[in-house]
Amino acid sequence: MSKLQEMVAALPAEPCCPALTERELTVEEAELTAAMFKALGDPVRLRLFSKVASHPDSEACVCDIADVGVSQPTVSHHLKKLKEAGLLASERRGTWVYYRVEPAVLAAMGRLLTPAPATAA
Amino acid sequence: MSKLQEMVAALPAEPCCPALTERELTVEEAELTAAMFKALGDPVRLRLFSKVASHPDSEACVCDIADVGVSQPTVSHHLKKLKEAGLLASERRGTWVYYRVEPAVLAAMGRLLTPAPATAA
DNA sequence: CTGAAGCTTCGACATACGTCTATGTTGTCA
DNA sequence: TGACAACATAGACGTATGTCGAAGCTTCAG
Repeated sequence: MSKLQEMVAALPAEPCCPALTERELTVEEAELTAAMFKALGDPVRLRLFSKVASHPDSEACVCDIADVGVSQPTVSHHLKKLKEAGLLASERRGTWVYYRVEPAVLAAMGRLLTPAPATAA
Repeated sequence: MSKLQEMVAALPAEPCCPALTERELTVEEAELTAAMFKALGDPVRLRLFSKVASHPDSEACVCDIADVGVSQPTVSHHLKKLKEAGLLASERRGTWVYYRVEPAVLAAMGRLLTPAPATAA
C-alpha cells in the first residue's frame, strides 16, 4: 500500500479539505491534495482519466482506453498512479481489468476549487 | 511569454473544457488542462495558492504568504509557475508585489471535475 | 497442458523539477 | 546619492518522473 493510500485511509469519511478560497490549507491537507492534483497533472494521465470518466458508468477496460500514443506498459504505469492517488479503482473481470472513477473524490476535488464569494461592496 | 501562456491566450474567452466526465479530452485540451493541475500538484505551490485565494479579495502581497518553509527565491519560483499556468496574476504596487487569483480559471477547473450524472436504472 | 491475450512489473535512461546560494532589479526614504 | 527592503533571476545539484523494451503473471480457449 502506498504512503498516499495510507493517508487517504486515515482520513475521515467526509471530504478532505475546505475550498481553497475558504482558508489556507494545512501542511497535511496540502500534501494530500497536491498528490491528487499531481496525478491529473500529466496530459497522458488526464486523457486516461477522462476516457474512464466519460465511459458509461464511469468505468472502462484498459483495452478500451489504452490508445493514447504511449506504450502499453506506460499506460499501465499511469493507471497505477491514478489509483494510488485515490482517483481510480480497479477490478479484474476475467481476462480484463476495469478501472472506475471514485465519484466522491472527484466531487471533493471540485469543491476545493469553489471560487470565493463576491466581496461586499 | 511562456508556451502555456500562448496556449491560454489562443483560447476562446469561454472556459476551456468540458467536464472530464462528459467526453474524453482532446490532446490539446489535455495538454492545457494538465498544466493547470500540475501547477497545483506541488504541496508548497498549493499552499501558496490557498493563501492567496483565502485572503480578502483573493489577493495578497508576497510578504503575506511567503512563510511556507522554503527560501524566498523558491517562493518566487513557485509563484511564477502559478502565474504561467494562468492561475494567478501579479501587480506591483510600490515596494510590494500583489498576487491575485483568476476566478474564471478557478471556476473552469472546478467545472472540469463535475461528477457524472447518475446512470438511469 | 499448452499457447495466446491482457495487463503488470522490472530495469534502464534522459529529462524535468524543486531547492538552494549568490546576484540583479526595482522602489523607498533619508 | 546611498543604503536598505522586497522580489526576481541565474546557475548548480540531487531527486523524481515519464518513457521504453523485456520479462512475468493471470486467465481462458482448445
